[in-house]
Amino acid sequence: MEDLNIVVRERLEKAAELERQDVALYPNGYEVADRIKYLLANSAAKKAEELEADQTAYTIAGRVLSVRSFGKSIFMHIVDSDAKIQIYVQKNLLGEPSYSLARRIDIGDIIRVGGSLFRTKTDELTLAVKDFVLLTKNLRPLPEKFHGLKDIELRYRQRYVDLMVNEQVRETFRKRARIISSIRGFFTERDFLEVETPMMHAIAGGAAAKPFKTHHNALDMDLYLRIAPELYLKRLLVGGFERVFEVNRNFRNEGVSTKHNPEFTMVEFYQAYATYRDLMGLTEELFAQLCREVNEGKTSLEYQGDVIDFCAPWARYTFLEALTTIGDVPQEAVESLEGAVHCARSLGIGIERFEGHGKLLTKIFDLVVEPRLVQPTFIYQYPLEVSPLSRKTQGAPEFVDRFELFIAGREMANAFSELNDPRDQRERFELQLAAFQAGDEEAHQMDDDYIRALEYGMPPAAGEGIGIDRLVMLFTDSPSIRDVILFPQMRPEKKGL
RNA sequence: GGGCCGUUAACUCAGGAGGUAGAGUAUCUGCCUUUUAAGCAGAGAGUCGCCGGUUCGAAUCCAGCACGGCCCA
Repeated sequence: MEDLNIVVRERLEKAAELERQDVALYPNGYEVADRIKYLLANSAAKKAEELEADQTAYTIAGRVLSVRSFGKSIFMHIVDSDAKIQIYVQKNLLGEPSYSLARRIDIGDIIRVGGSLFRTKTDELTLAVKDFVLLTKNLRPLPEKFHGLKDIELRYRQRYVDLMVNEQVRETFRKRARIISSIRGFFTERDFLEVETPMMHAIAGGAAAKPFKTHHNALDMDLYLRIAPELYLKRLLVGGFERVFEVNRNFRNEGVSTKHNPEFTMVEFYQAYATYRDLMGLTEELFAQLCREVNEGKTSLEYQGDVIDFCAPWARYTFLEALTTIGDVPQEAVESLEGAVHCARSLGIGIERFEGHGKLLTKIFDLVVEPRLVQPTFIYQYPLEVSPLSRKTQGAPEFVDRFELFIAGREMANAFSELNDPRDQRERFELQLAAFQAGDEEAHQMDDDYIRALEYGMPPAAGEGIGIDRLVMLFTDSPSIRDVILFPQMRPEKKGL
């Protein structure tokens, strides 16, 4: 206790003093009938005289954000989940001992107040308090009222404080909730079934990434946190659910950056009897709906200074076209492995022994094309080598029917026509196994049960995954993925609290 | 993994030619019944991230470490 700062010590003393006067510091059971946003909405248009004649009693609760105290009256602003309002506590109106309690209230306390609305001299809608209850005592000072909480480390570590004092942070997470809700609605309306598949996998499949490893004691087996739900969702296509989707977390044991958090949220969906081309159209429709529902109907938005226009149809390039026309990659690089090696070297890209032509081209793509794809752009027909679960392109067996969507220089979605030939799938897994043995740690593992499922027959289908965090970044103009994840991953604090 | 930057009061930040620290907010006391970054008067509050080194003396200079940020791989 001795290392607590003076403000906390004083609050503890004040709390003890209030308890000696029989004031409960953490009572419950006090009903709160009204919410500030509805008070504001219902009375926004009412003039001072109308309010005076009205005198309807309201009861609201919230956290005290500011206090302006006079001898026999006090102004406070309190905030609840959605909005804030000014309250006016007058000694004559409230009476003792409540007024004495109100005088002792600290910024950060949670209170319940009852009273009627009026307008101040400056025309601000204000609640005249006739009933005042302390609901929760605050023992730690809130950040400075004008600058708020700016320290990025503190904002992430103590998100609860960040949310308390930074309204735009609350708005970002409200928007995130609306986006996810809108996505669910979009798929449900189109007859997709929302499902939950395992988060713990015996084989971490469905993507190229390093997994987190854990151990189940009772079963005495190692398990991996999933890197993608793909193989389970496709087992459901085998089972007869023709349209499924899942909104959930994936875990990848890789670097942390402004675009990567070790756990991130994806919506992944599969539609039988569709192709990747159908999903391009569906993706455009999804964004159109998101614009209507969370972007106030506007079909463009500003992201970090770039104006992004979602009007369909979006630009489409094949992977190779994009390399040569957008990335200015020389023709010989797309034509031969030697050319690609030369090109990669000239760009300073490190080359691993197990990497073939297709893999090298994707690394070149990431460097010279991806950052230039600011407007929504579909890139399709990817190299087979980097797509072990996608259907081969008819007439071009080195390529697959797959696209990725790029917006603001970032990969936003990945989709393909699903490979449903179990013989081809087994060969692909064997190729991956060879890559793994050659040193590619991210190569896909053999999944015999998945092959068995395909042998029962999976209908021709297409599937897609969309990164929700990056989507939210876009719609909230957030520069870092940590701004759209409530509790981003951090190293533990060493200092005592 | 590499480079650059940051870490000073609860918060936002100054200071930094080496001589043990400042402001505003917040807090405490007093005055104040329409304020809103309320006001006025006064007060308290910091092992300057940690650990070493140089020095008579380090928040300041140097090395290492921790945490964080940005960029690169």
